[in-house]
Amino acid sequence: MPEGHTIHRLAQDYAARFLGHQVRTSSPQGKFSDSATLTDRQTLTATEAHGKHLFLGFGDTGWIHIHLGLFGKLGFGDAPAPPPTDTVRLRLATATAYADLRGPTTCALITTPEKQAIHDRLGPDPLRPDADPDRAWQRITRSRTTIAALLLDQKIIAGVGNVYRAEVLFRHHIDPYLPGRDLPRTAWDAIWQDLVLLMREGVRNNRIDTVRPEHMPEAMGRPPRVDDHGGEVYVYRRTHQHCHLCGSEIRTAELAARNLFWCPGCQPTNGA
DNA sequence: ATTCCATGATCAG
DNA sequence: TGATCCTGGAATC
Repeated sequence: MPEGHTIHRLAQDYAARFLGHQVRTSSPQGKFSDSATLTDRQTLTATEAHGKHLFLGFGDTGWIHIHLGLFGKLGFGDAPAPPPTDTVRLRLATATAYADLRGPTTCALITTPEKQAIHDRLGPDPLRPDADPDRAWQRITRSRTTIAALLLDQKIIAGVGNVYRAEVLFRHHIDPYLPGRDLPRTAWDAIWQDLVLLMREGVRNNRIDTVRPEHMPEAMGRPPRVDDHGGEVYVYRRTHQHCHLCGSEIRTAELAARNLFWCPGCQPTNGA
């Protein structure tokens, strides 16, 4: 379930088990076999995340570039690794641990310049210390595109996905259909700051929680929310349920081929 | 047994 | 805007 926090967490998880170790790499499913041969028995020298992109460094051999897409999953475990199933695109294994990757959009061996090109086309990532939120602001404030669409554009800001988008707009009571150029600077600053905190917590907990303690259903005298996506949220996939704050029915609409969720009471909109 | 759907992204037209 | 790729679990028949 990959938004940026997941990818940063995976970079940590890979590092914890494999960094500095010689690893066996293989591609049981086959699509990565040639490259897996090149990294086999090499030492993992670095792991890194930028937005939803994950990089595993193998010294001079290059980097394995992984993008999970919508379906990709990683499974970590202790040795002995079970026989791989036929969908495992990449397995890393040592005498003590293994990691299986399946379903990624991207799994490719790339060079350092190729890796740099990926960084160059991504916007600032709230989870990276080198991030410059002003780069995102410069594009947002010039754009007629809705803020909801801009937040999902990885060239503008890297790592935000459909959950963080919906939730951060709710937390700042912003109309998702507001054109970027109409977003006040103060609102952008608050959104960025909030994303830094929310996504850091996401890495720590390995899930997305956005509901403030005082707004939790229990604190409001309501039964706990039951949902399968794992965290406590205000609007994401809560269509037709009542807003934790104002009681309005949460709405949904399709925007740029993704489901958008918002509260018409807390985020009044002119767009739809 | 089959269809649908998802926290993503690219490419053609 | 629509088709397409990747996988697996839930919903539906």
